[in-house]
Amino acid sequence: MEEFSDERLARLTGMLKRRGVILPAFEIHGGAAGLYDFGPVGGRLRNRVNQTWVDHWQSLGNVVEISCPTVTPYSVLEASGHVGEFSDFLTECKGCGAPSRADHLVEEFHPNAESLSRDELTSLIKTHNPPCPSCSDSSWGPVEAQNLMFNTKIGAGASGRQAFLRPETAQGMFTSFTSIYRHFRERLPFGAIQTGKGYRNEISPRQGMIRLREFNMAELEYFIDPEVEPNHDFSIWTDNVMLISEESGEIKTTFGEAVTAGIIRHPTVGYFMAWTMDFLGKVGINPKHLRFRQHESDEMAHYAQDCWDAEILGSYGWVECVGIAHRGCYDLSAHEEATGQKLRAWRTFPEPKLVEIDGWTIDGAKAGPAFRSLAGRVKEIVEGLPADSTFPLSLDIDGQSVEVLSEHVKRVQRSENVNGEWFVPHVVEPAFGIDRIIWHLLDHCYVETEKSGESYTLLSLPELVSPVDVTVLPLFEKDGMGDLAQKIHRDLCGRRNVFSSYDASGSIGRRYARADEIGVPWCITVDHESLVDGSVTLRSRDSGEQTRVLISDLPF
RNA sequence: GCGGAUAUGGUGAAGUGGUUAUCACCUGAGGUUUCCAACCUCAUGUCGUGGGUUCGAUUCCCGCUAUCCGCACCA
Repeated sequence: MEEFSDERLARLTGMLKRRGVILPAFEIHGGAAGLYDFGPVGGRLRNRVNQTWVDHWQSLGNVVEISCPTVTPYSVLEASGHVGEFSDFLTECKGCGAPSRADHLVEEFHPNAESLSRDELTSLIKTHNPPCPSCSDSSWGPVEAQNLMFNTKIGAGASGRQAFLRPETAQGMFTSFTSIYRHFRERLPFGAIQTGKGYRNEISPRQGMIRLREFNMAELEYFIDPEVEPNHDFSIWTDNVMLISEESGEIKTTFGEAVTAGIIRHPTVGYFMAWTMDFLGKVGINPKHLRFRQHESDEMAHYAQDCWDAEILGSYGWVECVGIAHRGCYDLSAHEEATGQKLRAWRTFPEPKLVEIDGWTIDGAKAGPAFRSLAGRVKEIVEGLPADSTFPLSLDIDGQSVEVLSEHVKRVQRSENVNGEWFVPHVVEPAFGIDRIIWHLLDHCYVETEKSGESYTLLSLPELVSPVDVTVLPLFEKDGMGDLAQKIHRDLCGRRNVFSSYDASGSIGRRYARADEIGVPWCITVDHESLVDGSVTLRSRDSGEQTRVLISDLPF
């Protein structure tokens, strides 16, 4: 098992930089915190992890991939709650000019200062006059929202609309709901996935790839009918996993048992946790360094019903890399409310319901002229009245007294067949921090060992994600061996989803070592014999074993 | 954002108020070599950035930027 240490971390980051896997971005200009490049090796690694993720979730069979803009209008993120949630309220000390977080200043005067609005904070500060932590003065400027989202504008000049770079990919899936719903022939459950960049203007990015200002995310929004009991087969996951639950603490159990016992509160959440574990294993995360931690009730967003983080142990300790949340109907409802658009699914009843309608409505021809602008409100109220109401009836609408006479209303009595109903689907959302996962799979696959007394390092990456599939090496670049090797290399590069590299410099052992260091699973060596019989040596990274195969039989 | 530490080739390190800044590994070229970082010759490439002190600054001082560690923050 890996022994994580600061020294090993330093050697690993050094190697990743030297070999062009991940490196600080814009370094020749002095760099920028929280921004990283995937280099000539890392670019492909990232792409493959992404592709593996897409394939993995698409294999559920009812999931489609979409791609939405990163530039997002203000109103979208206002509706989603990000404008509020991603803000810190700051206020400046008039004495020394130091900014302080308004909610921190009034912490002792309010049990949950963080949740207060700007106005509430302003008045609390006014009432209590907390001293400035830097200069002890008690005179404060206006409370202002400092947003952790990147501001931008759509359009130039005064006509530009305010917008943000998206802090997550999820909102695009919600705003596209009707299109996805139609694509799936209006039948739940289904999901939409999206991979792409997200942006958060973090106050202080730390720990390399762990907290970035621009990062790769991958999210699934899975829409379900809350009244349909999901039927997931947990029998394929028989291994115990480490769960840290809110009530039971640290336990080892299977996903199926945890769902049955109610530790995982929703079967689909449990199913996606298991699905997530499979994905992480596929791309090279060591399952021994994986655990799932349930959010405490007070840590969870108010609308969430259950939320589990997949945490991975690496050189920076346990880091949350995936969040799997049951978000209820929060997101779709929020966009519905903000836009007035219907973001619902239709649920057909098993049998049509006969509904007796017995009540009142207004007679528009009479009530309209009588109540004028209040007619709408009157209608609303009258339609809510019980069948045995009598008229005339006095109503109080916003302080105005209104007399509803019997001529203003009509009795409504009929029976209707109702075949189903519209409802807001619930959402289960697995959200992945791809960069954090890439970091950890590198951390887990980085092996420091010894080879004939010398220290030796390799990346034992799964073939699925290794940035280079195969390196072609002429034993010597002469007598036509170089030409043949080049030909094989070009041929392999031309194959679907195969990437080969050619390396002819240095001794053969050095070239094997170079390939191992970046995790190339296979090397092909062209020697004199190859020129005669068309066979080459195929060497495995992990076993070091060599087999002789015909060029025509290469397994790529 | 606060406090502390740091910044020298691609990587890791050494060093200095003064001529051409040192070493190892890496990288490239040539030679040698019939399968696991071998060897020989040669070569490329560095004092984060801006200011100040000074005859002269990579070295001393200050600002900035970045990195690391605490605190704070955190889907």
